[in-house]
Amino acid sequence: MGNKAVNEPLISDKTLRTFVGYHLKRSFNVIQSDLIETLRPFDLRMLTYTALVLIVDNPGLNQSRLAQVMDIERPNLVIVIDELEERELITRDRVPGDRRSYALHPTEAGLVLYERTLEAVTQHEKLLLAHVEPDKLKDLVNILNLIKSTT
Amino acid sequence: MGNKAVNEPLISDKTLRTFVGYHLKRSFNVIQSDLIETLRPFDLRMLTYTALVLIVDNPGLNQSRLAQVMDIERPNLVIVIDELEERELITRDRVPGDRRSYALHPTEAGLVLYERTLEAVTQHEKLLLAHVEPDKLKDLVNILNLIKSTT
DNA sequence: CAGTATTGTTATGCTTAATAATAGTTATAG
DNA sequence: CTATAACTATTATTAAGCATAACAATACTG
Repeated sequence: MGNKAVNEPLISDKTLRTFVGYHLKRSFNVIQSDLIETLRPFDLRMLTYTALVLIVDNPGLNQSRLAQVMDIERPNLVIVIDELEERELITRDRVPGDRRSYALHPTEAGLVLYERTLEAVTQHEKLLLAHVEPDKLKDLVNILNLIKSTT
Repeated sequence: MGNKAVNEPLISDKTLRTFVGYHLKRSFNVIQSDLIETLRPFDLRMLTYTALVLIVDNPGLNQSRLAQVMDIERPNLVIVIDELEERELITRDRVPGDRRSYALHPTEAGLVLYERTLEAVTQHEKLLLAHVEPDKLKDLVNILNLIKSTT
């Protein structure tokens, strides 16, 4: 419990701090770590959780579309969907009109897990950001949305 | 160039949008993609670039300390330092007082590359964020720093 | 019908990141 | 002083996340 830092020279990140991306990454890491821990008891990773949420919110969508929304390549989504299907949280249903694609639907178990995790994740993020005024978080999201729309 | 979206159902991410972390990740992805492309001509990855910058800004620091600042595990830093050393951008110098650790210093070539990439990275981020008012970027950084200091 | 596009998939590689184990060195407690 | 603990750098291994190429089955289009 000794103060280890006394004889350790302070390291300066002054150059990196001039980059918005640096601050963005550092802050995201904080939230990501918390999220990973929050999802662990449910045996979900960020990707599988994101996929589950999007399938519950958009039942019947196919893998190409989902990959597009999640901003990942189709091949990478396959294993995510495989995992959700094996755990019987979603189903791959053949669609009558097009025999190439699958319509993704949550199962009852998937819906239940969705509700439980949503509760947990919401609660954890709220707690993690409790020390930041709600107005500032709104501002934050607005500015982040500006950055996203990089036109 | 046709409007592909006309017959594609819109996907809703309304649940995910309730999470600050979601917005954070999406925005960071935009900046990260740009950064990766910016660093490509210099044959640098984000990690090697970050390490180079910190070594230039803090000449003589050792690997343990650097890993600590970069928030990565010591073993993972080794290959980064290996690469920088092989490319003769930095040197691992034995320190008289402690034969266990190396003092990391940039070479002349390392300093030159540092200057060039700093110019490029700064320019690219400025361009990428040109459509966001500087005051908003300041606000953004301030709020991000609040999140980081999660006490 | 012929050629092209789309969907899902397999295989593969790269980057980031974590853990366990080890050798060499330094610090400390008895 | 010596045994033990701690620290530095390293090797090996593993896994997540993400990208590309290639392919089979199916659908679309001229």
